[in-house]
Amino acid sequence: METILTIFKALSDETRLRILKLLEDGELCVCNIVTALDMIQPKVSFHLGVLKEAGLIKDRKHGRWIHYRLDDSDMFKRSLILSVLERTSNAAAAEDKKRLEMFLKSKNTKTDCINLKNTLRGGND
Amino acid sequence: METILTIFKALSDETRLRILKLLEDGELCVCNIVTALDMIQPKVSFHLGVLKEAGLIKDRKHGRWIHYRLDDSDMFKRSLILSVLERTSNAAAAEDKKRLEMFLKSKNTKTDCINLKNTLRGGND
DNA sequence: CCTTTATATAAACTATATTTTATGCATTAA
DNA sequence: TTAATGCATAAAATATAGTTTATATAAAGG
Repeated sequence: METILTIFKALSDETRLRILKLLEDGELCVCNIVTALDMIQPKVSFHLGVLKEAGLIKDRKHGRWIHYRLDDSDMFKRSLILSVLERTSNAAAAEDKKRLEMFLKSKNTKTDCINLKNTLRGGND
Repeated sequence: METILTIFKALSDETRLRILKLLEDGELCVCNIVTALDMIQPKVSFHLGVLKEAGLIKDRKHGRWIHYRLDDSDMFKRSLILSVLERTSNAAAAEDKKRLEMFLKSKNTKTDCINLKNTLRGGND
């Protein structure tokens, strides 16, 4: 339900703001968001669910992947999302994006979205 | 702290949206807000504290009363508050304002801000 | 002074939200 | 068709937020 309360609730969590910021440059599959945030997958899925329920993101199924992207289909949501992108710490966001890039680079020939996080390092989340 | 997260958290509660809506027409003292919302005073004070902490309202002490009013001193907060006033149910807000008016009318000669709620009716909050 | 009033705040309690762990269901590759 | 991958979701555990009850403080009136 996209009431104003639901929307504000969706925006009142740091992880979810990080996700919105991550999606700034285009859509991402869940496993890439997981890598960027360095969090376990069910946690990320939970937050994606909250954002989707509030109408702030949309998903698109493609093969076994699900890609999420921003949904700023009305003026109110558009301006909220813009505020988030503007007013959110760039330092933290840069780390998320860097982590994702490093990961994408490390995937040599394989195109699968294998999340190496847990084997590469003892993720704290 | 007026981070964007603090602001969204402050906005993600129905009682607090009702308070903002109540303050639409000007400042009110705590006891009047208590009457309008038909809630107990510490509860209202708690929510006023959250809104104040987020920089969405300001207070002004006058005698033994403390008056609260909207604080839309920057563009971001201004547009958020406007959205709340616009997109919030008018029906519920009308009841709050009516309750306050009835109370103000019932105060004949006395100018004190005595909250008769609990003696007049068994408030459910 | 002593009382009453208006408000805040602390402590205990309750409710809601988030996180983790475990599992299930599609989809694709082998 | 079996195994592996990507994701969702349920259940249990934890953390955070909201509510109530009790009390403190400051201001104003007697």
